[in-house]
Amino acid sequence: MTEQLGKIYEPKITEEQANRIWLENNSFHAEADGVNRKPYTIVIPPPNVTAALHLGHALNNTLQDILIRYHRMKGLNTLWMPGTDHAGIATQTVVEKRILTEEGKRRTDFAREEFIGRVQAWKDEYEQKIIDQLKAMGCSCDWQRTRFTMDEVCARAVRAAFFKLFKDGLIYRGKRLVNWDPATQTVLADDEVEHETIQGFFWYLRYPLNEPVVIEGKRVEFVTVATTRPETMLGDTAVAMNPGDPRAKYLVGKIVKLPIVGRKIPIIADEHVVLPNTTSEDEKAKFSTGFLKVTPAHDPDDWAIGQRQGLEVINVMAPDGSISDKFGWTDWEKIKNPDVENLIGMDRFEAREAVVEWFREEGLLEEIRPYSHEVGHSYRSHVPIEPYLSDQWYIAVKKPIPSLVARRSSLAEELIEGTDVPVNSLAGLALKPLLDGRLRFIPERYARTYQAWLENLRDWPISRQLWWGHRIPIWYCQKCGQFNSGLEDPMRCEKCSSDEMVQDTDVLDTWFSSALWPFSTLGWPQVSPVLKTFYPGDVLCTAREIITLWVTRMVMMGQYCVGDIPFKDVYIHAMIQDGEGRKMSKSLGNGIDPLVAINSHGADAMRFTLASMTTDTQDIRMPVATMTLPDGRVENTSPKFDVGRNFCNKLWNASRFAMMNLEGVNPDDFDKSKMTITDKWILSRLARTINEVTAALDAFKYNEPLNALYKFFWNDFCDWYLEWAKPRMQDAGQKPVAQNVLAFVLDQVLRLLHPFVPFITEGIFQKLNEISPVRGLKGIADLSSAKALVKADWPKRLETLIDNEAERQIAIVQSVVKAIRDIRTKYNRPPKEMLFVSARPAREHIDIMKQNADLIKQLAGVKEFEAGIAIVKPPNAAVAIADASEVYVHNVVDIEAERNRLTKQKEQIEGALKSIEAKLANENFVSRAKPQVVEQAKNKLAELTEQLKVIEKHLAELGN
RNA sequence: GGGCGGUUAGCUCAGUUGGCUAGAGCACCUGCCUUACACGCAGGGGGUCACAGGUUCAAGUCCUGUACCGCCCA
Repeated sequence: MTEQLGKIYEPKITEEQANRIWLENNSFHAEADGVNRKPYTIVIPPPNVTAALHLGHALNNTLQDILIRYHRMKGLNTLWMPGTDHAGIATQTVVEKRILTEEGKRRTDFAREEFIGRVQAWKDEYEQKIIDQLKAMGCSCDWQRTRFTMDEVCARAVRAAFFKLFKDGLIYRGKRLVNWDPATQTVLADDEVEHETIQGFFWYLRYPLNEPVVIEGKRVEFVTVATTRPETMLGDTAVAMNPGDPRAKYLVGKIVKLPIVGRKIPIIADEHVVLPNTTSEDEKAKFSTGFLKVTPAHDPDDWAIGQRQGLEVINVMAPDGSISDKFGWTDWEKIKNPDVENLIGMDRFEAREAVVEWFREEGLLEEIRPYSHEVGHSYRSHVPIEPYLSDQWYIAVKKPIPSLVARRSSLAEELIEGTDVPVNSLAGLALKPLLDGRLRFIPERYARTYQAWLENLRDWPISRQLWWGHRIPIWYCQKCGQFNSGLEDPMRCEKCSSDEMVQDTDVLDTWFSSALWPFSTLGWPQVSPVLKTFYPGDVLCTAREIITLWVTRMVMMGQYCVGDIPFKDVYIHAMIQDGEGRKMSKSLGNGIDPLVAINSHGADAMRFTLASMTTDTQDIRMPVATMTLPDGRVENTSPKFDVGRNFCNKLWNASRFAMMNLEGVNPDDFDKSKMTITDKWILSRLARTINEVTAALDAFKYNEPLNALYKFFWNDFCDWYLEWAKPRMQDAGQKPVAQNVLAFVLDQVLRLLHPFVPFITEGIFQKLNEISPVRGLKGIADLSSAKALVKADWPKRLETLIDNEAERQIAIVQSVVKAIRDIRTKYNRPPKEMLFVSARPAREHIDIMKQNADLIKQLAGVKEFEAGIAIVKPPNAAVAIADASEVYVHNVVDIEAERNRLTKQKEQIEGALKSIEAKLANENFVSRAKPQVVEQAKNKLAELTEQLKVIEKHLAELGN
């Protein structure tokens, strides 16, 4: 006797068991085997080593694992490339914070190498945590190939890609206004800036004119500017007004004496200035005075005006956002005075208050008006971004690439239609595959996000003033000023041969190395069989906020470096929110730790729930509740996971029961001619389910296949087939057929479910292999065996087993059983009481009823069942209409209850009749609707009319 | 400001090209520990499909507008 499955489903044991089997057999490892097996590749969106994984990661990786396991079972050479991302600014920030709170030290208290060592230690800790989490979730990654964006292999790719860009002249240094994060003191790319609505103010400041001006008889002594950032006035180098302003002809060209500073600045004309209009819908016009203070060093719009008008650029701030004379305050020596010296060293917000206070005291503060506006914040430190003038490295994204021009000279100057994007620029390389249909988004709507971003792209600033990251491979020659780069560290300047070279101290933007991920992980620039086999990959699975940050850049660099797109399909999944529709976050305390969910419900349950909630909407709401874990901790989890847990429990127990009955099963004993209608029916349903699940997975659906499987397994297999099979197992003549069908269906269900719930299915499969090692239905369906489910073949189509007649008959049987059960409950007959039932079926159902009387008796608790056209309702019987049949349950009647039941049913039928009659009475419906729709309505009308007649007859018999 | 998504039962969500009396799970009510499963079984109640127009024989589904919630981009 083989030992049966454990009595209770224990996720932990099952998970450990399955993981052991997979890891011992190295089941997830993929090699470039050189045979013609089709490859299938997914690279993991490398989680940041900043923190452990959250539920969003659990969703992301569950969906990827479903795709991977499905394709592996389909026999493709399947690689899921795992790894983590160094996440420069984010990781550096958390480590700095930890060191500050634990040791009271700052980054600058360490030597660079020493500090990096500390971050490295953090990385080691979290990388391990993350990988353990992924393993706990059941992710079938090729762990042997695990990469990190800063490891040697990836670093080589970074170096190669950078040098290629450098040689192509796509990397340049520029002085620009950048998005500056004063807290972390680094520049940020546009898309690393988050816009938040802030309740702020417009301060109206008076700037005295050097000499009063008379405008239409009125003496004007000052102009009033409105600003949301008064502290920047220290760097004002002009006041601008719209040339169309009627006052312009009196004021343009006049000089203003800048308060506090005393700088003499001109009034200039610029189209950019919004004319004041108090009744306008436009917020800017409503708040405008017509005069704009111009601070080229501290505002992007002002920078543009300054460029146009040749204004001086005066920077009044230090990198930490404090007021300082040390970073480009060019006229400091000339203007310094006690008032302005007083402000030096103040933080920008402190300075704001001081400046406003100064204006108030001097009587130059005209007004303060509340104003709500969008302010950019750092996506890491969350402090307001400061537009800041600095030298940075950029990648030219819209510049035609010389090496490509040479290759395809005809395309040299071509722009992508309707854009200013050259076909052979980096942006063009990313945009073209989408327009050509080679790159596809699922759901489709996200393609627009991708397209719009690339069409409006500005050059990519790639330098970051951080210590944690890939150091920029550029060496500055101190002798001649030449910038040198190379695959190896250059020893001498290529221009003057001097050896006095200093490497740039900045590091590259994290997204630079992430952009290379699909091929850096495969060893590029080395062109190995592995790279050739698994690149280009197939699918990228990620969240929508990543489209612009990462997807675009991967396509760009994949095209540029390797010459092909890194994946064909981009699947964008939903964002998980809490029950109130809020983002899950640490600060709200509404997050769910996947390990807690795994602990409380099991990994399979978590995966099942996440997948079953995945439709193509953009949000998933996951109600959060606290729960006491077995070890006593109180943690956040979600009652939603009960859905998955209940399913797993059902799967476990049904399998256990099935296997209790499989002892001694022999495939040679299967005789297809001895199959009952229930066998044919369940195989037909199975065949349809296989088709449905396979088609849905091919279309990147997750909740549809699970739904189909849930219905098939629970509502067909457990509720009906297993129940009908119970007595057959006691019958030596029937047992072999029932056993073989049972083993076959269970096997197929396990295979279909495996991508979704891998642990439990593997556990059951192992046991099934012991009890029933060879499965298959001789003569109608072969089945290849497999040592482990992870590499078992995906179920083949079973078209020949689709049996419409069996399905139709079983549906009729089920409706009779339900009718009897309904009466049993309505009349409070105990479940154990055996009933006597007779039926008068519609003529065409007579044979079905007679042949399947046993099926009805078994599942409705009926002792005797008789069907015939001549049968009449016995006295004291309750009647039910099942399809076109009348079913009589004997000796139960309570006249009052029966009348209520029948009256209610009558009302229901009348309601339905009314709507159909109205339809058919409408001439337009009959003449214009599709014929089969009209036909259907007519049939329904006949059926309902007949049912109504029957009900009325029985009601009449009950008397009034 | 531009773009996108959502609004269907108390809750979380399905609902394919318009076509049966709009479905599921959870929760709720009734009865059952029927030796696979109480994380279960059987039965049941519960919805003006956000609102207002329109197209159509027919609208949860298509079109227009409004409101609210949320996300992305500037």
